[in-house]
Amino acid sequence: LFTIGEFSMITHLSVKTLRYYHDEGILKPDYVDADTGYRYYREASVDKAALISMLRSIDFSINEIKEILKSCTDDIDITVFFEQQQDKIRAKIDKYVRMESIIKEMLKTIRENNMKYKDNYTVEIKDIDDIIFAGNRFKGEYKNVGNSFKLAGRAAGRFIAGKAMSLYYDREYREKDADIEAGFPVSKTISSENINCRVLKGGKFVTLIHRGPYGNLSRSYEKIFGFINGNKLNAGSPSREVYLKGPGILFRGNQDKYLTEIQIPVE
Amino acid sequence: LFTIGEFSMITHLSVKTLRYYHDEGILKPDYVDADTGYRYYREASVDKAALISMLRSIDFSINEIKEILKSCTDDIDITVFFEQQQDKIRAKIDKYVRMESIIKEMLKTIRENNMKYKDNYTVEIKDIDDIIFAGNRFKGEYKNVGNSFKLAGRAAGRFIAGKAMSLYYDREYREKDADIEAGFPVSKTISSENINCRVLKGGKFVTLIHRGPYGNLSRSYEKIFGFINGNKLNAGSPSREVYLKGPGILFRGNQDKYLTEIQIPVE
DNA sequence: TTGCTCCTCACGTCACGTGAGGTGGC
DNA sequence: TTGCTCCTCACGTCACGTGAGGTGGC
Repeated sequence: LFTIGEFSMITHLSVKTLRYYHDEGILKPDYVDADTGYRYYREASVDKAALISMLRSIDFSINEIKEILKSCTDDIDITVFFEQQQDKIRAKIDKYVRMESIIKEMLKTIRENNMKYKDNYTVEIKDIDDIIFAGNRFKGEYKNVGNSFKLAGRAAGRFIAGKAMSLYYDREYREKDADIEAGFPVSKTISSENINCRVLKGGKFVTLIHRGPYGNLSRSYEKIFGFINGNKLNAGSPSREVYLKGPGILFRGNQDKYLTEIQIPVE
Repeated sequence: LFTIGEFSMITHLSVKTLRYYHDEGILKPDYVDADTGYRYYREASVDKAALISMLRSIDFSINEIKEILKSCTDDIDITVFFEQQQDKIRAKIDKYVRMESIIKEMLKTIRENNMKYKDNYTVEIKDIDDIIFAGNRFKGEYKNVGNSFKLAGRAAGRFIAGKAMSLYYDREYREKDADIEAGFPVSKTISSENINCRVLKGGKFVTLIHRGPYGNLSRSYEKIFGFINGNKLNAGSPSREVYLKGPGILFRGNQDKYLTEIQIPVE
């Protein structure tokens, strides 16, 4: 006969676990001293302990093990339990595989949205290519731009091929009744109600990356128009704002880190 | 403002869950009526609820979510948490994949060990092929055969290519000092201490499948020797017992279902 | 006598679900 | 008045692990 400590060493089951299995009735000691309450186990019980360990290792619950011990006398009896368990485990694998791919996708989009712009944020003259653009145009206050992005985003869906941007058709700043179009570059022409999708002509633009909250954009506009006037260029229309980095998909983020590229067409 | 019931509908989180998230401090209502204790939520909280749901769906604990909400302000901040979570989830996938293959292996061996013998268990004359056999030979009582099987099994390992069997070199039944060899057919010749591995010649055998406990084998021996004598055949040596189905790898099984094939060589 | 092993409670875990018992507004 | 929603406890879950406090044999 082995004491519980010895039996624990042999079976690699903790003493606590053995006592628990006793309470649950799935692995009773072969003898219990009436005076001291000490538990003693026979060598023959090692096999049963190994069986229980094995069943636990393939995720059977204690109650399931009770059932198995009650209803199985022959190896072949357990196959039906094994098959059910196999289904459960496959379901878990599927579940975790799906989680993994969700995380992977999220990491990918977050990283794509956070490509670093290490420039020094100075005024530049750039040649910008033609792009296909799907936008929703409205007249109103700038703060209502959110709805237009929502409409355009829903229409463009998986064809979105670049950062959100908006076009400003007014040549001057307007608090109300501003003429704004908000949308996304897309990989192919789409057609949808309220959405105007067409090629936006590229060409020569004066650009500046603005860092910080949108409320401070006017300072960057001052700077860029100062450059245009200083260099005797003619500003065209519409001007663009490309939201290189704004609020994230999970967190609003720090507004001081927002990056917005202002693009003003010139001849 | 939404009541908890309305907010529950919108967010697909149960009322109980919302109360729990309030207790845990990860999603506080935007207003709590001091008199009634009623919770009210603003629409802006829907996003936060969605974020929490998403994090729960990829198996973050409430405490981890607390940490994330505390330390993340920008999407990029969460990537380190996601990477850690990815590792954990991959570990779980590995774990369950391993479980699945254990179950699969067990099912396979159990099924192989339980191939049905639907014969009527009558005496037959068979031609048996040559096999490679690895056995441990000893003199003693039959009940000590277990140790020989253990030695042979350990030596043969993954080369075991058939059911356990034993050879009886005595031409008569002996209680003590019986000359027995116990072992396994193997797929290639192996060499190991105490193990004799060689080709066992096949040929013509009189066979009978015995059903039931080993203690009743003598009845089947009577029957098979009756046949041999009745047909004026000459019994050779050694005779064989093939343990088609004995105790299982998990359960001892019902002895009444044990199947043992007796094979006696004849000219 | 000191350690070691053994014993029996009792409590904690994790993210809620399930009642029980009660209240206030429509 | 009746339903419905809302509230706050309190308890259960699952397989043990972690003490606390105590005993008997070497």
